[in-house]
Amino acid sequence: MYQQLSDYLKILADPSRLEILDLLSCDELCACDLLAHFHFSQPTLSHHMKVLARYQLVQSRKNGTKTMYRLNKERLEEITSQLSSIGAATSPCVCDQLEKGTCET
Amino acid sequence: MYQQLSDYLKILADPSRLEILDLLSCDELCACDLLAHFHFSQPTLSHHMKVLARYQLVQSRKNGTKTMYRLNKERLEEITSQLSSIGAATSPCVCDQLEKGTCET
DNA sequence: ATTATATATAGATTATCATCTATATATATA
DNA sequence: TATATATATAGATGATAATCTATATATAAT
Repeated sequence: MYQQLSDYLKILADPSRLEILDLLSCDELCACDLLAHFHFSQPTLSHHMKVLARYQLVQSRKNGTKTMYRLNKERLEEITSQLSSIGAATSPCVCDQLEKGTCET
Repeated sequence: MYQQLSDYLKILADPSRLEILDLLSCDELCACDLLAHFHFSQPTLSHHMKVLARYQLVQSRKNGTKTMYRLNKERLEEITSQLSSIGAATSPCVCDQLEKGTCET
């Protein structure tokens, strides 16, 4: 569970990928439009999009030679919601399983 | 801006650190109580706590030989809030700066 | 059919980081 | 003061990942 959330956060923990998602928050865009916005190479963008798609943060469709990408807002919300719950004292807290004072309080 | 959020997410993108924060969401705990819950070494915990403290995700105070840690919920909420805004079509979206159709639509 | 455009894949490189062992420091107790 | 407990630091190592160049693939247009 922590592993899974951590995996998602790893995907998001890259400034370029965050910016890609932000760009897609307005509109569906093709890879070439995204590429024009950045300074890295085309294979690098392709790699980022593959990673984002594998974790379903974006969805893609083919349109001629172009690949159109759109943000999967639900998935992003899912992640932020899980992250919020980490800080909440309720539910997924494992404090009860924790034996406090083992090192003497 | 994306760089800064990405830095925070990098800190959170570790299952052990997520679990540490979750443990601290209930209560203030000392390092030794936390350590008892994990399988990694004491220096590894010390390293994690240092990282979390550097980014102000936890706050620490000395109590005798012990170091007590507590979760900084405000900081965590700040991060989740920033992450949410990535998916929002409004405000910090850079779509306007993006010249669409440079690769011909 | 050939050429141009858009994207994907392969393989290499460099940097970062989670973890370890060994050791140091600091406090409390006997 | 000597010893035990709690934590921190130093340095090394192995794994992961962001990026690159070179190349392949697939579609559109001439």
